[in-house]
Amino acid sequence: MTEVDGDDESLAEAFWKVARLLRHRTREALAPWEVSPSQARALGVLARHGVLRPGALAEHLRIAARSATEVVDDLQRRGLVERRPDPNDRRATLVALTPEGVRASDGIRATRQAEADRLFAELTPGDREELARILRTLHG
Amino acid sequence: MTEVDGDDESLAEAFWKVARLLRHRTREALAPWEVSPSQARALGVLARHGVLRPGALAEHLRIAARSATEVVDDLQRRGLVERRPDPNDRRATLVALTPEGVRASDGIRATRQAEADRLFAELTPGDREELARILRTLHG
DNA sequence: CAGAGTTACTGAGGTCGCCTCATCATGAGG
DNA sequence: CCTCATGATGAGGCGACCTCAGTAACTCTG
Repeated sequence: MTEVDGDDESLAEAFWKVARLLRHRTREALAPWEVSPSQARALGVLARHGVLRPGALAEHLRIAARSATEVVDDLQRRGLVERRPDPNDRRATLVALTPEGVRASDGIRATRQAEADRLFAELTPGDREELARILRTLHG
Repeated sequence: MTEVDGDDESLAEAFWKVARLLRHRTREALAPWEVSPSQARALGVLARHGVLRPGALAEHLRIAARSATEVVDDLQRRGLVERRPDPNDRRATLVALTPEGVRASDGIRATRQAEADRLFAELTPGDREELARILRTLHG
């Protein structure tokens, strides 16, 4: 059953095409901040959850704790994040956004949103509604 | 403590959730073949386009030519691909799927398709229709 | 038909983001 | 106390990608 690719595109193919489109546009729009995707994700987590230990950050990002240390190192070097001792546990460190980190994270979030809006603006309001409903069905 | 990311549900977020779900399921289902994602992509390109030079493979994969050499090395080591001299150009090499490579590539394709079908089977036929139409609109 | 320039692949070596394992300081419980 | 668990991090590794050089072979031009 070697189906020649082309005209009858599967749902999955259509889905991935849109995903790629959105991903690329977003990545381009994020360029001005000069943060890597993984750094951007970390900033997002910190913005949503406030001050965190590296270990907790790692859980949110679903990476190993050791790798979170690295991400924090990078963000700290860029001045977007600061480390401070945990007053309740002297083994631990707390990671917090700096004011500049907050600015970056806000900007990134807004850009990402704008880019998505721009893409989905091609749909009619009704279709957006439909799409949202269907996607919600899919991820329970 | 496991994370409860029940954030506000923009279209983009819902979209990415579904994408992640599908990606993870597919990755798991692909485990039996023990090929990395990049190898799987290369197998797919070779299956679709037949015999290719490393350079052409690189273009399809949108990676540097040098990196295609590496992917081909790996696939060759696993016996999924073979190199043969290009009869028309002695600088060049042709990369072709071995019979086992064809089997792997067919299997991967089928698995991927099945996994997508399984996910989208949660929708009613009408919703699948709608989703397909909307996605097509988006990637024009 | 002899260069000269171009092209195809690949060796060498680098980066990035992630990993595991070992180490060290601290904390908590018997 | 002493032991065990836990938090962060040093050391080192891996995969997938990159660039830069180098070699062989093709092509064009005079």
